[in-house]
Amino acid sequence: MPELPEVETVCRGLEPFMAGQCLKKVDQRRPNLRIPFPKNFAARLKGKQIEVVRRRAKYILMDMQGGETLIIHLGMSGRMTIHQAGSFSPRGRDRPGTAPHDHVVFDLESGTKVVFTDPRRFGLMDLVPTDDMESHRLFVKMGIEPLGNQMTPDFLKRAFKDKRTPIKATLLDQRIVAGIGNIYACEALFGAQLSPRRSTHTVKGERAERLVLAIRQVLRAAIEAGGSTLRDYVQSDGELGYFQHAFQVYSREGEPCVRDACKGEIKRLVQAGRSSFYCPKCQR
DNA sequence: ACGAGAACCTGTTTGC
DNA sequence: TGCAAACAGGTTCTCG
Repeated sequence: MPELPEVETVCRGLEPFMAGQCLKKVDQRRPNLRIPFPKNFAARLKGKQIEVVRRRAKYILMDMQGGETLIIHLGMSGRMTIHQAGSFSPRGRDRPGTAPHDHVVFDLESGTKVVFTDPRRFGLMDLVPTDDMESHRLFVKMGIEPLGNQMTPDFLKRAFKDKRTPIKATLLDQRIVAGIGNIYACEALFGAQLSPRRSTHTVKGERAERLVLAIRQVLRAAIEAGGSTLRDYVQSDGELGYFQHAFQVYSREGEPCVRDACKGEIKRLVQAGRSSFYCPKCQR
């Protein structure tokens, strides 16, 4: 279930445990996730120091000593868990990383283990030269960071100009703005008071301004919620990046609109195969 | 060239 | 209670 805010909080949770650490051992427990692991994946990581933990869109990136970057995507159901030496961990307590769907175990010099778990296996890992990152097929067509400087009403106006598809589908198009998923697309459109059905090219001027503000606000609030709900971004069971966040429309079909003056009822519709939740009364 | 829909996979929730 | 269908926060491919 990770979108940009969840991936960001996973990165922030991983950073203190992993940055600066050497990988004593990497245990790759199956040949593939959504795609095959790269050749000699575990061997190429073994003994290397993790220099930087960072994020691009919904990808976790770890720059390794020696000039390679580890790319991790969590897909729909991917999770990372921290298992500190000697502390109780509910999942696979005898041997962390042996529970069902634990696919990769990163064994750190400190004795801490970081486990990647992904039942649906829509996640992926790859290892590429850091210098070639931007030309990697995963990143070459990727859009801008929604929390970055390029995210402006003018950028959206240009990107949206000839698009006749619903704005909801456009927000999910990672080639324009990268990192927004189904939940935060719904939430941002609610914040901007725009209908998910609105034709993309009509989002300009004041509407584009509202959308930029709403996207930034919604993502920032979610990241902050992760930081404040979780101590150091880590739950007591070692799980990273997941926190219950109060959504305004997502998953609230049939409930009243949270805007005091509105009194509308939240509806659900399916667009491009995904559920959209919105208030038909105040989102136009 | 573009967009809708299916496909990838497993687990959980919903509805009869 | 039981079982099947629907659904899940992502990405990518195919087809029209």
